[in-house]
Amino acid sequence: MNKEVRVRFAPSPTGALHIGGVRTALYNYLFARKMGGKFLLRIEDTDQNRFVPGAEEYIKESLNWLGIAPDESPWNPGDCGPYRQSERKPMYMQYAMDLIEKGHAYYAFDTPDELDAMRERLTAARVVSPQYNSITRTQMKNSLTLPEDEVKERLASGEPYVIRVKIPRKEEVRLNDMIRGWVLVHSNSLDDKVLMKSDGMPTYHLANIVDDHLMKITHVIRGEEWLPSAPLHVLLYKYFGWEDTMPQFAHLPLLLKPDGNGKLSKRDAEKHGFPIFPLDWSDPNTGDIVAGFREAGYLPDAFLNFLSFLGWNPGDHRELFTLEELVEAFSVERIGKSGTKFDINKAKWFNEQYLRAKTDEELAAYLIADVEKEGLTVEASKAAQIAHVVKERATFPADLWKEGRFMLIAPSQFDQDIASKKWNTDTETVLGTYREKLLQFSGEFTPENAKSLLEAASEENGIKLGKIMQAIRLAVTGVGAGPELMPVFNIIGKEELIKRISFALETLKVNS
RNA sequence: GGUCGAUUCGUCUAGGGGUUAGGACGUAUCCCUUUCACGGAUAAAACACGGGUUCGAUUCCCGUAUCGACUACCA
Repeated sequence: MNKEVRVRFAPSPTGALHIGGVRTALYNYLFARKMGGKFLLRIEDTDQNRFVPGAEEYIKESLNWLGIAPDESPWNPGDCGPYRQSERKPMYMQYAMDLIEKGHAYYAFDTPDELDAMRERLTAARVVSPQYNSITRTQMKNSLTLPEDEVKERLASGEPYVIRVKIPRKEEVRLNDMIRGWVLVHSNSLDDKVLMKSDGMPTYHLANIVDDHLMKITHVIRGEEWLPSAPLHVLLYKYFGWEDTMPQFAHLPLLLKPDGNGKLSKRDAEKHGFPIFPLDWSDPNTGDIVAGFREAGYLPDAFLNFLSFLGWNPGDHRELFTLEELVEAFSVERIGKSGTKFDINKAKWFNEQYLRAKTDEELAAYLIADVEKEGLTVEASKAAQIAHVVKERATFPADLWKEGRFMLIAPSQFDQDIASKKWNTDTETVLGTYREKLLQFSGEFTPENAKSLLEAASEENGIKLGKIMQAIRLAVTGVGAGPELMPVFNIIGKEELIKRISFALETLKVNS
């Protein structure tokens, strides 16, 4: 039995794709690639009320950004289309009817009010979990309790109805989860879930079984929130007679809040000031705006690497993986069982690693873009030099310009704190001499030359360079800390250096 | 409440009947550096609790606690 592995990611287009969803997609992708199989995307849009325009595109763009685009999807369909459940609508009813004919499902005519009343009644009677099940259905309006003629009449008259699965009263349902092992559930804790809604759409439960079967899905890798309904799904496979091809299940641990309890949510992003969505997203219905990792400056490879380690590890001490290496190293056996708290520091660390691995030229491209956004220009070779000098201090591409802007823009003011502590007559003297030497210097202005001239200037005045170094930095850059100074002098050039020294000498006054 | 699941440093985790319980992020200290950062080194830091089983349990079993998911004509 070496069937081709086929897995699917099945989000519903109800808003921005949550980072947990992205991880689910990633694990599906990794598994598919590892097994030489296919990764499909199916849009689960059976709830028309929750449809959000743009959400599908958001999903597509997110996966593209990360380089984990599906092999089959609404945009590049394979043989199992359509890939949107709304477009598969005509397919589902026959399967629901099949279940009715086999006695595993039935029509129900209860109105929402009647369902509420039932729940209230049960709650009042102190029934622990009020549900539509093998006991309560005997008191409701459905094809199990109503005379056959009346059922036909109601159906014929166009009265709204749903189709519910008929869960047996006593049956042990077992499923072998790839991550959790055997999970046993008794059917008496399950309820008669709606399979077909009154609007003619299937619910998730029906649609996902039918579609997974029709799309020849071999492994269902999804979030742990689905674990409680997995037994129902197993039952449905059995009722359809599809047990032989039932996919294997793997329920992924949840992504948790950084500070303790609960599932990671949009609120956490706001509270802690970091993104939990892949891309920026502005909800057309609510006007909510959420920040994305992409726009925050996370590199796709770094983000992917970070994400892959949220609940999985390769079993050795390696941490940096390309997508290809992740595919090679991945296995569901090494996915953990327990929920994972989200630590943005780790994400930043990954980003730094990937940023530093880039060449100066690659980094220069980011820098140039940011420079031009401010209406300035910089030649490529200089941008590369700047990038080289600041790359070690950057977490995000935007930091390159933040850390390096002083090299293109001369300081107009100086850090007062440093000035009052470090600026003194010794500095003024040495800087004066240094300026003279620079003026007279006609060779190639290298970092080495910049340094030897400065050393000569301090020696001539009998002043220790070390004591005034920070003041010199202040004079040229405006601040007290930054990258190594001599390469900076070299980058800004001799003329600019002289100008800056002059300006500092005029502006900064010795504190008396 | 019920069902199901989970529980190793602050966080992500390795490990597994006998270990100095390993690594990474973060934190602290030192070194490097004429600053900051990077880098290097070092340190503090964990098996939720209680019973079994066993010569021996963090590891296996059972409870308890805690946390979480689910409990819709949402997915």
